[in-house]
Amino acid sequence: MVAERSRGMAEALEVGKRARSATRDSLLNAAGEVVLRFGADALTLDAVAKEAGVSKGGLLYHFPNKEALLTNMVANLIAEFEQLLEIELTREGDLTAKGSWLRAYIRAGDIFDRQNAAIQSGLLAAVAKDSKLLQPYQEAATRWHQQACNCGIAPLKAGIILLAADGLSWNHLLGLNCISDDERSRVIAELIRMTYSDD
Amino acid sequence: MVAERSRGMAEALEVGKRARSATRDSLLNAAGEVVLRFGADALTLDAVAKEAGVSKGGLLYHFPNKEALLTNMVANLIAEFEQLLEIELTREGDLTAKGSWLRAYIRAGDIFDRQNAAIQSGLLAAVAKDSKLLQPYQEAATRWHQQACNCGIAPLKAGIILLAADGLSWNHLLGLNCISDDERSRVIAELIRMTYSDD
DNA sequence: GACAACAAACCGTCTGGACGGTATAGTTAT
DNA sequence: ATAACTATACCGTCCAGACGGTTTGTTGTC
Repeated sequence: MVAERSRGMAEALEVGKRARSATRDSLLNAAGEVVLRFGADALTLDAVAKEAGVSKGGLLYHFPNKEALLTNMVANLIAEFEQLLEIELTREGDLTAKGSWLRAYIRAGDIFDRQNAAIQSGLLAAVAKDSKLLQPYQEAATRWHQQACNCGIAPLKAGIILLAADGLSWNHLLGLNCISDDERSRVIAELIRMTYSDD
Repeated sequence: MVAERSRGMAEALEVGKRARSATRDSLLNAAGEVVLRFGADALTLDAVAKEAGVSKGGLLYHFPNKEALLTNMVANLIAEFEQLLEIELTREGDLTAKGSWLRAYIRAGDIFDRQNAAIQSGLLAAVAKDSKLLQPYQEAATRWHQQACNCGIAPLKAGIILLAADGLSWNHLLGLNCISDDERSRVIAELIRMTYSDD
């Protein structure tokens, strides 16, 4: 049956369960790179294929349509950030210590901003195309918010620290560079300090 | 002088200085509404014209091309916010009082979030199309940042309060509703409180 | 105050191009 | 033999922008 041939594809459509592949990763990265350099509007299938050095057919082999590409950009973004977060959490050591989760989040966000701009810009692409594509990110953000409120700091204060950290990221992502690198470092240091203080 | 007659036109052509017109305003509003309801990707000239109940030709009479429409959406957004800011500043009364500018900014942002979603979504449209369109907003944001740092509060602290307030707005604009209305109110109250405290 | 001349404020249609997606035939590596 | 592609051609749709009207004031002139 012809239908049987597409079966593998159907399973592969489940977000986040895709088989890892170097080409696949490079396509996701290329898509982010296109958005970063030329704007979300320039994210066409042709542009992504060209940027990745792959034919359009090759791109469509991995992502059957544009929506699948965007969905996976967002999923990839969340996965990459949570991986960074995981690293910073282990670096914290004692996760029961007051504010340790928030400190890890702040540092992970900082690193993410500086090193994964292309991946991050998947958010821009998703917002531009259809806000429904943001849903997985909304859910992730809600999880993070709950974690922040449950890490030993007064929830209200934790919420504000989280908002400020996110504000930094949005500032960076949107290129609203009204904050210098220098000030950025000081803000991050201060946010971390706030996770320790008691007021 | 003939030069004097064309002077008015030259000034009117400057962005944000356009002659007010009911149709023109309704077009800007319709554009924001389209973005808000159907996403930035759905912002086509046809869609805006239809939403505003005007023909495409009529739309193009006021905005000669799509870029002009987007540019003016951003300019309008900044103007509307600064008007709100102005109101809140007069409400503060003593502008030399420590933190008064920031308090006005926080309140203006809150009102803007709740009442001008369509106007605000011009930012989304601009980001989606071409980040260069954000430049006027970047400049405005830089001005606001400087103002925040010069309102009597320690600059670092002021920066963080500003970031948190902006974080709230982005959260709202992107529909990352991980913060309830209730918590939102409490966050704003706390941010305002922070503009008074001394630590 | 009548009338021509003109400009502002639109309307409706058309076209050229871009884009998403499909199709097909061939290639390489395992 | 199959998965993982390349290369190319093609189709239907959508959209920005151009263009040529049309209507409604406004202005100067006799």
